[in-house]
Amino acid sequence: MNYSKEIDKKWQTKWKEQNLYKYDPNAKGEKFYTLEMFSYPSGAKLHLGHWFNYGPSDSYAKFKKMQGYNVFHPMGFDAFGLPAENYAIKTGIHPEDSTLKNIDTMKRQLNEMGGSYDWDYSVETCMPNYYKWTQWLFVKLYKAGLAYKKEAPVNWCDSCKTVLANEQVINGKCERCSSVVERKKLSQWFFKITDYAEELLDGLKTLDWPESTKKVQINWIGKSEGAEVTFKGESGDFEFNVFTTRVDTINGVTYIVVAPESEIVQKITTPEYKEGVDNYIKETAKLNEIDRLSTETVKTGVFTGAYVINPINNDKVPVWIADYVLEDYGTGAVMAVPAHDTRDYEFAKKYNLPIKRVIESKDGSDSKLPYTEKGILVNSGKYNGLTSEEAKQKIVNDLSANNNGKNSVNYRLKDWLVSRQRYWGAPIPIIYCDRCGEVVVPEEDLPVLLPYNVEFRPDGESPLKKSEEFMNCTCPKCGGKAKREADTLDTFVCSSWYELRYPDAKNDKMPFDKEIINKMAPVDTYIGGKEHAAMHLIYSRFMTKVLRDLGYLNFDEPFKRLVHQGMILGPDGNKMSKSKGNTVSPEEYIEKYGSDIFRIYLMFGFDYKQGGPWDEKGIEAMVRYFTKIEKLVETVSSYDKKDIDIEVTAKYKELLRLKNQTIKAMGTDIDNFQFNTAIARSMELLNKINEILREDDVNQKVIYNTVVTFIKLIAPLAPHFAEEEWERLGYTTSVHKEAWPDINESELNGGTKEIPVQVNGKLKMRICVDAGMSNEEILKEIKNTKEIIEIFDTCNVKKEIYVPGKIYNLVV
RNA sequence: GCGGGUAUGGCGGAAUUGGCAGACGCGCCGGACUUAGAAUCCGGUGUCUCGCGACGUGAAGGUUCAAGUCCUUUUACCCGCACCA
Repeated sequence: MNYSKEIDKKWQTKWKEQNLYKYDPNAKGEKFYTLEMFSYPSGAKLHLGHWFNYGPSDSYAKFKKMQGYNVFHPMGFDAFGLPAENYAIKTGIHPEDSTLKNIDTMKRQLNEMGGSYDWDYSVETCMPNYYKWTQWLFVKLYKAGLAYKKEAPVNWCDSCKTVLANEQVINGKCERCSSVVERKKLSQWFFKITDYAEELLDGLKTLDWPESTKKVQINWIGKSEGAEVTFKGESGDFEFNVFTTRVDTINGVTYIVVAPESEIVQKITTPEYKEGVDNYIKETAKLNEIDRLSTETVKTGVFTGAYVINPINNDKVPVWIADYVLEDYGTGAVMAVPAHDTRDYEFAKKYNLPIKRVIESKDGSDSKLPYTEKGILVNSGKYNGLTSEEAKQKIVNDLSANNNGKNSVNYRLKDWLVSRQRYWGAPIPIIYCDRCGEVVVPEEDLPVLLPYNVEFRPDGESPLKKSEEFMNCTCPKCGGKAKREADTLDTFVCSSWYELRYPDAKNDKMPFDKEIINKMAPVDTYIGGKEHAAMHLIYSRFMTKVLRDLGYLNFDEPFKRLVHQGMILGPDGNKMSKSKGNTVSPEEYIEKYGSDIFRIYLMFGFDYKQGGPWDEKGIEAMVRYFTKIEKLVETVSSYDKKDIDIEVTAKYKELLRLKNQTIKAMGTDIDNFQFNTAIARSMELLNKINEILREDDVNQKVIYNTVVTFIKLIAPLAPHFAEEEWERLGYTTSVHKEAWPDINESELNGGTKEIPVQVNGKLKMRICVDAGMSNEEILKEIKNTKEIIEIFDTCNVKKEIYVPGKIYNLVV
């Protein structure tokens, strides 16, 4: 193999000189915005995961360009965040210094990969020219009433000294350091994503996304339709609502449960039960997430002393508090129907509360309690005999007639907590003035700069609080002394709009020009890991919808099509990690083989959407593949291309047919991110060419042209290598400016094809027919075959099946 | 518990709407070249069988002329959510 990393360098230099990857918004061709999730510049170098994400995606972008699109394929860095800060705490190196250095290295390596990025359209979220607009976004949300502050129990990681989003808590533990997460009350900023719950759910229908990812989002949003029912205190001195999806079971309510944290509790608890209730509240507050999990099956609770009246049957039922009811879902209170709910059943058994059956199965069989299916109502007065569905409707009607209830929808989705008690993030643009209170920073004063010299070692306080220079400011309203908000924004805020910044990345007057973004967006193909299914991908959708409603965008969804790449595991089949010692570094391979060998092996050796354990054995196969191509180019470069009118024999018709099939199939394969099969097909074509070359009557013109096409086909997959071979074929312009080869229909239909013939569903023979023949002609040809006539003569043919152009089957 | 995914040779993996199972590659076996090896090239390679042929896509059943693909039941592993009323 001649190809090596030196060839990579040669072309990288030339491409740079030629400005090959300069993006021109006015170039011809339909716009095509293809984007990979930008990366976090944590380590100093690109790891295998980066390569697997970005290499094939870049090939895809190059392919789309060959197809004639004006491809926009930017790259940037999600540069704020915990790891840089943790690294700084450990080493003393300032996050800004390490991050900027990492970005430089990664940019260089992405260029060395042969990536088609125009760095003039790039974002680095930690730079003031970017986070100014992240803050602007906050201001806009604030003014629209979509950002608010609230005291809330949050997930606190005592090791990282920070609040975690629900999504960052894995099984009650911190996603980064795995220490146990505690509950703590802090005043926090929230974005009102719940306002968009219904639209976020609805919009999924329009998206070309993997179904599994849509399901994750549907689950995350967690829409649940039911009813709200009002229960009044027995003496009418208080009332509260419960949410239920099974209002048909309301006659089976034997008690009510309220979340311990709920405000209602204080109002309703009777003096004699106060002590027990207070103790219980204190106990549960102490429980952290882990304890709550471990007590999963053991439910606890106490009686409040209060009774309420069931609005449907006037039963008097006790009110309990128990920690299996969550404060922040529904109304924080539930009607307990132990006969028809597993949790209520367990609880009732434990505390000897009555169990009243009100639903029977439809087939009347003697079903066991708790019976959680729908069925026929019993013990329910006038509702007896109705089905669950009928009863639901009737009961809600009756309730609402008396103002005691109504249909209601609940979502599991919670508002997005965006405050972080951390240094390395965008400061929240809020000022607290003694006189004016909470004041949002005026847009013209943005950005609120993140100071460089700050003590960011964690002690439970926000690091910015310790910077006088940062904290002290004047109130924009009254000019008096004021303090800044010391918290920074969740980095998911930074990444919730970056795709909108790329097309107009240098605009210093606004986050993006409306006209430019509306032309360029949405992203046509978005590529990234499925670990972002719930967070990033929901936040971005939310932000797009908010900006649309504020009049900045005229589209509803940021990412039209979504593709998830798989993950390359360590050779042992486990996730790569330094602690397991199973990491694989791309560098040694690139050093040894060159970047195209590595890139194409990643594409050929793994299913892009699936990934798999790393195995380097196949890499040598790629060397063989390249060597064969080099030899072939060597052979044909001496050919007489002017050699015009040679008869194209059957063998060559076959070759031309295969060539066109390959063009077609590789196109659809690359479009579907099936690089492995695309490359396999190119190998088939290569093998066919070589097979013909072994014989002696070479049609130089046909072979030469086929090789030219072949190099074009592999150009997006092996950019440096193809460029080199293209030059060796005598071309002086870049192969990356070539168009994807057209399909020649007559060549595609030339040559012959085989029709399988089955008897009783078993393959018996294949009949060779002219590929250009009509389906009827083929059938005629088949029936004229000696063997088929023989079968008809000797056997009793019961049935004859002919799938036009595909298969012929006889049942005898 | 709920939701989703995966299962095909010794291995990685292919198989439009049901239509030739195992493409392509690795590995292995044989041959050529070589003093020898490496490299390269050629041929073979699902299982059983000398062969004819039979069997074969996690397991069991079903639909069909025809099933890796559709239906029912089931097993193993992986991922997401998880007291959501």
